[in-house]
Amino acid sequence: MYSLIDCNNFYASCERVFNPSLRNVPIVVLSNNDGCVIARSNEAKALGIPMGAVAFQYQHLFKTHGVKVFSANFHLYGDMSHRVMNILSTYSPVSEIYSIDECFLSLHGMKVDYHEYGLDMMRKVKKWTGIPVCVGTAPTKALAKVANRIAKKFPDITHGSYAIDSEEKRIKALKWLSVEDVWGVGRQNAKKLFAIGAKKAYDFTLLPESWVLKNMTIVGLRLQRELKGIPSIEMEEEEKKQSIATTRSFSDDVNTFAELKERLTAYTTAAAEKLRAQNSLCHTMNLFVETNRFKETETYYYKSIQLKLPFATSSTIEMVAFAVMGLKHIYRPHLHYKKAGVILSKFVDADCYQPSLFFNSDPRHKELMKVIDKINATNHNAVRLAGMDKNTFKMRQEHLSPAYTTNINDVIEVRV
DNA sequence: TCTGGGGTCCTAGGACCC
DNA sequence: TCTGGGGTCCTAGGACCC
Repeated sequence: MYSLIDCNNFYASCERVFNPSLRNVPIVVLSNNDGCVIARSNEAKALGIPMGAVAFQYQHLFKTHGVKVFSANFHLYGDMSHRVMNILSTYSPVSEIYSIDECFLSLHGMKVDYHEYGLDMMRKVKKWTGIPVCVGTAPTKALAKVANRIAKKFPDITHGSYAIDSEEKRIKALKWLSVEDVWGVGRQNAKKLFAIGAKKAYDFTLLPESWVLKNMTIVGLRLQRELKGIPSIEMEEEEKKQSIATTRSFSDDVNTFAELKERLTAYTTAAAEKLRAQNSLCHTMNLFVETNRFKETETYYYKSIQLKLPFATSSTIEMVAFAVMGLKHIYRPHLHYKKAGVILSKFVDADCYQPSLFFNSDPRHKELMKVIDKINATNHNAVRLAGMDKNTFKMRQEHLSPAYTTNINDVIEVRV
């Protein structure tokens, strides 16, 4: 059996933990630059605020209903996530952190009352962190997702923990769940399924495997088997990322090469830090710049470039130099840029890496980066390249809550 | 005035090999 | 007029997730 533990309205709940006056009032959390709604409390959902709502279009509703609005505070959410995951990991030797607010546990070989075990997790997480969670338990990961949804949807009956542990419950659950709400069925697949009359998850499980394979690839077939109760999606253990991205929209348009260069320097710096944190080197960098795709009066421009580096590196100095080279290829003057980003891929382990015969990363940078990371760990961006401003991401954050749990020292200026 | 960010996996088709 | 067969590897783009 597998359990899926999912935090309720996670970002909104994080804000609430440290501010009790927010109990029972509608809360929304906004994306970077305060652009759109990315999390809602139950009260906000009840007001009809949809996921992804464009914030400025809902200002009036926010005001009239006293909705408390927050800028995304990812330091806080990341730290709260750690705390929740640490507690959950004590409930099974095999766990998989699926997202910032979700965790799968394998209960393989454990003789427990599934409903009770879930309730115990809920109580402990709530008591120790303040975050409310729901637990779904079933013979496969996809069915555990379904069970979790039922636990969330019917709190009066399930008390937040539900197990699909019999064939009757499995069929009843799948006859209840709409096919587009199945984990792994997105818009495109839903369209195909509707077209042949499969409306419920149960209908999907009855389709011939040949049809599923042909129309939804092997991914769809695995999913179908999972819903039938045949485990086909394994627990993932790999902790290292295969790609690392730092991309941002600008709060104001960026018009010059110099400004774009500064932004890409900041994003590359941030991405390189993440790369070193998992002890990897990267072989490939992708860059892109983009104008405002919503502005109908101006022509839309998007250009990306892939840089295959002559050697694997995690040196901010080298990577920024490559990024600036790349930018020269994709930059077009006289445009109003709205967004840019850096995506790293093709990683190798920094400790067991075969150097190139001719070209290699400057070996001195390794120690230098180590020292810089150490200083910056407590004094964010205290040491940085001269091409980068102090203010890393320059985002609009008009409703930011305090760093309740991760209060870093103030930035100090260090001359190097 | 204002529209997010960061991931994973799979596949078709091209380039290449003998 | 006629032009094999069987592979591997890589990549861009699509679909999906939260």
